[in-house]
Amino acid sequence: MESEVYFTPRELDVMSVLWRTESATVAEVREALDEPLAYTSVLSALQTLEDKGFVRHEPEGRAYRYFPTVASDAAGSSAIARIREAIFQGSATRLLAQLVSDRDLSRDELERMRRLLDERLGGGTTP
Amino acid sequence: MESEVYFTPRELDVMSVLWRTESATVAEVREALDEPLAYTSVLSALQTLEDKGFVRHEPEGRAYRYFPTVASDAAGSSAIARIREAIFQGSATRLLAQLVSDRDLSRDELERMRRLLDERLGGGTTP
DNA sequence: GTTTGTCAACGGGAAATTCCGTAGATGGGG
DNA sequence: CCCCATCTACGGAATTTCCCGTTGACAAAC
Repeated sequence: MESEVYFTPRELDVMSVLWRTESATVAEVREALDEPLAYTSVLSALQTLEDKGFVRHEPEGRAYRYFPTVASDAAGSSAIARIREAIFQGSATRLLAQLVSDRDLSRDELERMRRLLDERLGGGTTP
Repeated sequence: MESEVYFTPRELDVMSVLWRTESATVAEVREALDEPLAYTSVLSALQTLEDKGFVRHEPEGRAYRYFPTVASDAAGSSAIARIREAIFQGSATRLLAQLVSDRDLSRDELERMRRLLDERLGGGTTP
């Protein structure tokens, strides 16, 4: 039922900007990208994304403003499922172990994560 | 200092088989793949992976046996970092929320996950 | 009115990816 | 000995991805 959500590396960079900013013009996306790309390169990426249905645009003055049409959570869900399956052999625990092995996670963040699991375990309806 | 670990979709399929089986011949990889590919297609993928240094091989009878040279955890680490950054704006909690929203997670698995976080919070040395 | 700057559209070239056909080597069965 | 099955090596075609130059439209500045 889930339509596939797959992005090439460059497309993901662009989508990342759109999710962060809610919407952006070509110039704004270009500025936000780490790598310096020509204006037309960014435009091409956006047009490709629009072809694939992941983005739409509205006129704004002389320029176009681009909006994501897929939520980042939908993309995240696909990506996580793929990684869990292909790399961690379906084990969510192994995936979490890797996520949590990051040295830079703050204690606050870790506690938020535990709270999340507590809630999930509390309200769950798994027999 | 982490060397980049990036796989194309097809390459990831092949690596996934190798991680699961520890090692495999071309024919074995081919059998394990979901999609039916020609023998030579699988061979090509393996040779590309070998060029990139993600795989090595040893002769076995008349065939070659292929071994992964990168651990799945290393690939997982790269992939998770990428997703966390690009899709969840760096939030490990948001990533976990998405991971945990999967309906099919058993209570056992969820408890293992919470235990993992407990341990991480217990021994932590984050100021 | 001319110049300047910004924009989308278009097209194309280079590289990567995906897939496979063919060739050549090798070993086993008849 | 000869044929067949299996395997790797090689090369190439088709597609996708990535990047940008060029063009023409348009408006603001001069």
